[in-house]
Formats: sequence, C-alpha cells, structure tokens
Amino acid sequence: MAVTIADVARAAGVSVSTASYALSGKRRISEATRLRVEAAVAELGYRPHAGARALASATPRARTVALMAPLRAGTDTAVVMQFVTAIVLRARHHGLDVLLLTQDDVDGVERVAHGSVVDGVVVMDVATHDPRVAALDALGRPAVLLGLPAAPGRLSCVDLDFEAAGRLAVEHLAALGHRHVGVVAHADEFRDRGTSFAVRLARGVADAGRATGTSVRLVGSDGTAAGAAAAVDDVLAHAPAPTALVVHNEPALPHVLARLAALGRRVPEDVSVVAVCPADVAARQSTPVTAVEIPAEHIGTLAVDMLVERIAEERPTETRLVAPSLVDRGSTSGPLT
Amino acid sequence: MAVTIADVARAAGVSVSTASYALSGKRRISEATRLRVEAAVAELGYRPHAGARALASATPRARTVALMAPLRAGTDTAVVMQFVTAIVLRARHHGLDVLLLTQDDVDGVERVAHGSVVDGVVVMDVATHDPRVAALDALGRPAVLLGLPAAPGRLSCVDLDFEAAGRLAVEHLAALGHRHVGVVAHADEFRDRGTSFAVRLARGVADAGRATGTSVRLVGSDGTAAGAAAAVDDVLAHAPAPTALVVHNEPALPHVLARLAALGRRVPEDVSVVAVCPADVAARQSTPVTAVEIPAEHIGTLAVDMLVERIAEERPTETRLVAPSLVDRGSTSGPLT
DNA sequence: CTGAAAGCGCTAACAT
DNA sequence: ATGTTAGCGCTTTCAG
Repeated sequence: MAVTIADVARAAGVSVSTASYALSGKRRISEATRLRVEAAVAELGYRPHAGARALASATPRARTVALMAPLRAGTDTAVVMQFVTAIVLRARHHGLDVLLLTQDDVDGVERVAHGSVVDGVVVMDVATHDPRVAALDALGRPAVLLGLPAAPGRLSCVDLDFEAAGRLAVEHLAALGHRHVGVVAHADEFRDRGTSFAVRLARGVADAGRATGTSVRLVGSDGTAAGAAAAVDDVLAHAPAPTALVVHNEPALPHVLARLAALGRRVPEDVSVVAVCPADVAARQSTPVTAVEIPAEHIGTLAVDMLVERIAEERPTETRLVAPSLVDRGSTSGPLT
Repeated sequence: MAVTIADVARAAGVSVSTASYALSGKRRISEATRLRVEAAVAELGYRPHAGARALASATPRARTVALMAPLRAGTDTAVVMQFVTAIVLRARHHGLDVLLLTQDDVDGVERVAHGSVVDGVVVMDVATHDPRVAALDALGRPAVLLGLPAAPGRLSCVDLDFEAAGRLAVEHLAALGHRHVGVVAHADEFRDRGTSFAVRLARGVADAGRATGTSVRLVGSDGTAAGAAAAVDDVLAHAPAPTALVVHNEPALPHVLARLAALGRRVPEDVSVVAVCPADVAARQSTPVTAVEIPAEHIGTLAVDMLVERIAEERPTETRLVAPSLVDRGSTSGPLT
C-alpha cells in the first residue's frame, strides 16, 4: 500500500509522534531528527493521508471548500467562469481545494458540510428568496453568499452593489443630457424569481430615473439574437423614444449592438449605450462599450477571503457591497450631438 | 458534536456493526432491526462521516473525482462550461462529487490523488505533448483524458474526432462545388503549443483538401473583433479567393460573421460558412450557422462513465473518438448560386 | 442473524 | 527533546 507516517518514522528511527511533530512543527524537534524525518519523507515519497488527518485532528480541517455554481444551461457562462476561476485560484492561494456542486444540489451541501469533507461553502447567484439560505444557515457551517438574500440569517454576503450600478449607469446618461433611457435587462423570469441582482439593478435604475428626471423604460430579453432584437425594437418604439440604452444582459449585448446597426442607429451618435458587465466582455464587443463593470474577479476573491476568515475563527455576520465603477469606452455621448 | 453511528446503534438498541451492516446492506439483517436502525437514523439526523468511511473500508473510496479544467483567462468559456456542467452532472449521477483543479495544478493532482481524496481524475484540454500526462500515468490512478496526447501511456482518452470534423467540413463544402476554402482557426500559439484538437482539425482539413482537390488556406485568429476581422481579410485577400469559410474558433465566430456583413458579403450567397463548435453556439449567432458540432455534453458524460468503470475495476487503456456530425442551418450553398 | 473488537493513518494528550 | 498511547468514526474480520 501507500507509505504511511509509520514507515517514515521507522526509516528515520523515531516514533510516529516525533515524525508527526517534525512535519507539523507543532512542537520543538531537534534539527538533527527533523532532517532525518524529512529525508525519510523524501526518500519514501510520503504523502499525508488527508482523510486520516482530518479524522484525528482536534479541529478537523478538510482544507476544502464547496462552491455552488449555476451550472444549468442558459446562464451567463462568461461571468460564471470568471467567478469560478477567481474563487478556485484564491482558494488555492489559501491552500484550499474546491469541491464543485451544482446550484440546486442542496442535498449535496448537507452531505458535504458534514464530516469534514468541506470546511465552508461559497454560494453563487443567490436569489432574494433562496431556499438554500435557510438550509445553509441551519448547518451552522461557515458560508459566504454571492448575492443578497432577504434573510441571510447568520451568513455573510458579498456582491456588487447593483443598485448603485443601476444608478451610476442612468446618472452617467442623465449627466450627458439624456432624458429618456431604455433598459434591456435579463428575462422577466429572472426578476420574477427574485434573482437578487436583477431586482436590485432595476431598483437603482428606477431611483436614478426619478432623481434625475429621466424617464426609464425597462424590458426583459433572453440571450438570443431574436429576443434581443425584439427588446431593442420594443424599447425604441415606446414614445418618447429613448436616446440611450442600458444593457444588463451579457449574452444579449452583441445582439443589441447588431440590431442597432441593422436599424441604422449609430453608437453613440444616434443612441448611447452603457452596459453592465465584466470589463473584458465590454471590451470584446464589435465596438467597445462603456460599462459599469462587474468586478467578478475581485468579488470572487473577496468571497474566499471572507470564508477563510470565518473558517479560522468565529466572525460576526457581514455584508459587503462592492461599489461599481464606470469605464468610458466611447459608446456614450450627448443626445443631440 | 455530530451524531455518529454509535449514537444510532444505541438509539436502535443494536451494536455498531449491526447498524453499519443495516445501512450498507452488506449482510442480511432482519427486517425488524433494519427498520429500527433506519428510524434512529432519521430521528437523529445521522450522516455518515465520509472521511472515516474512506479510512476504514477495505477498498477506500472517496466517492470524489478530480476535474482539471482550463480556468485560465482567454479560453473558450462557453465550451468549457458545457464540459464542466456535463461532467459534474454525470458524476452526481454516479454518486460522485467533483473536486475542481486548475489546468496547471499538477501538484494538486498528486496531492489529491493520494490518500483517498479522489478516486480518479478527468483532465480537460489535453495537449499533444502534455506534461501532466506522464505525471498522471506515474500516479497509477484511474484517469480519463479529454484530448489525444502523443503518448497516453496507460491512460484512457476520449475526444471528438477533430480530424474527421475537419474533413467533414471541407467535404461538405467541396460537395457543394467550392474549390477554394479559407479556414479561420485558433491562434497560432494553440497549434504551436501542440494543442491536440487544433492540430488534428488542421490535419483533417488539409487531408480533405487534397482528397477533393480543394485549395485550403488556414489562418489563426484570436477572439477579438479586430483579430477576427484581420483573419477574414487575410484569408479572403489570398488569391484565388475562397468562396467558403470554415471557422473553428468560437469567440471569433460572431466577429467573423460581422466582418463578412461589413464587407457586404452575404452568407451564404457570396460566401458559405461552416463552423466547428457546439450546437447552441452555432444556433445563437446573429444568423444561424451550419456547423460540425462539438458534442460537449456527450463527451463529458462519456469521460465520466469511462472513469467510473476504471475506478470500479482494472480496465485496459482505451481511446474513444466521437464521430462528428454536421447540422445544416442554411449558411452554406453552392459557390455560384 | 447479531456482537465484540481490531484496526484504517493520523494527531494530541500524557508520559518521560 | 522524544516516546507511548488513546482515540477520531467507520468497516470488517472473527466469534458466536
């Protein structure tokens, strides 16, 4: 079988506890023996058995966290991948592995949260009324939610401040002189489902509309070319015609731009466009798009850091909203230019 | 602390071994006691401790597999997500969890492959000369590679038959009467790096060109609008001018179509287009695209099934190439129509 | 059909 | 500074 710590101890001519302590550094070991142990480890190719270690230690640590990611089809894959990537890399930075669970596998969390399989959980794409939140809260394991549920219980949350993002987009356009703004948002079902970010963005947009005296018309769209075109037509047809568009729907964005081009509407001369999406998505369009950026990498990193803190020691519940920032890529201008 | 099998045994008035057997079904237990045990489990909310189970069992099974996924930026996120999703869902179907490792974390595989943390490994995006292959082979753990390395050792592989895919695309166009075909492929660095699929597709395309008497000109492109436009211009400028394009570069595809539109080239009247990409990507373009489809879901599912077989019992090395199929979405026609 | 008991590989008191 | 030993929660002989 595999080489155990007993083999190492024997090879080094010491007891198992000495070998264990020499490796963990949890008590002083003479330089000489420590070197002998390390030599034995190297020679035999010893690898600690993670399971046994977790079983035996006083404060069992699996050195693994679970990540519930929206793997269902139809979700915005680029953003999801950015979050997942950032989370995995940051976890590795902390010496943690990541166990990937599907979004709806509540049973999976319960299975995995028990018995030191994982030390904590990161949950992506949390809806306002999310059945997973209560279940997770009941587990009493460290957890960080990406999104803002109505009742987070003792769980901590981190997310982009989508309300501020919505405001920022509209205020930017209002400051340029736009008085009528159309919003191409996620499909209605997202807001109906109470998906937190969609609801909050809509609220921010509406608030800023009121505050700046700008009329705002929001339509939902799926990610297809046809759906996006229909949404553009819908929002432009409504009188008074909007002179600017806010697009918070990543897959639809290229199709929105294509539809505007097909209609002969130049950006930004005829219609200004502000997207709410990650920087690289905005930059990668056929024409670069001014955007309120979703700093997926930053948020993912923050989530892991918060989780690590909570695994290490009891911590008060905390909600962190990341302030949005707008990057001008030239797709907006005054309405009459 | 958490409720253990000893608590269950006590509550049911049986010994721990009886409780264990009642739950595992590994020996006959009277109906009556089995029900008492199950009642105790339900009442106490008992959850088996995965680590302890793995430690104790004769054939330690972590019921977890590792997945090395290309999480670096710039990779084709949609396809990656499709694979990851299919693999996670299929793993859950087999009662397995998935530990997500980054592509280059060779150290991670060694850490995790030992000590029943994972029972096997699925490796995505394997290059022709991939340093991970030898490392994995040396580990002697069940592993399935997505891609075709030059020297797979005792590891099994599964992938789309990209050579056949390249042939299929060109043969389809040749059959329609095209004699000059341009190929917009992945960036040159992919082929230089020997990334298996890019090399194989290029070979298939070249073979079919020879066999059908069709001239083939291949250019690499990154995924940006500018890069794709440059690639299109390059390939079209070359005399004799191609009357059809094969696009094997998912992020570039929308930009290729946009560039053709901008040049006033209608699809398929002026230029036919065949993509090599997943079905939904082809269908989601501004105009649907005829495509040789990459059945990501099928391949991912197959990979997990093969891995599960190899975890269960010794199996001979096996390489499975999935035959491609072309779905006509109307973006091709004869060159003179 | 059921119990008792010996470990799985490791850590952490408790001894020197 | 090092050794001895008792478990962690579970499976699986070995004995009834």
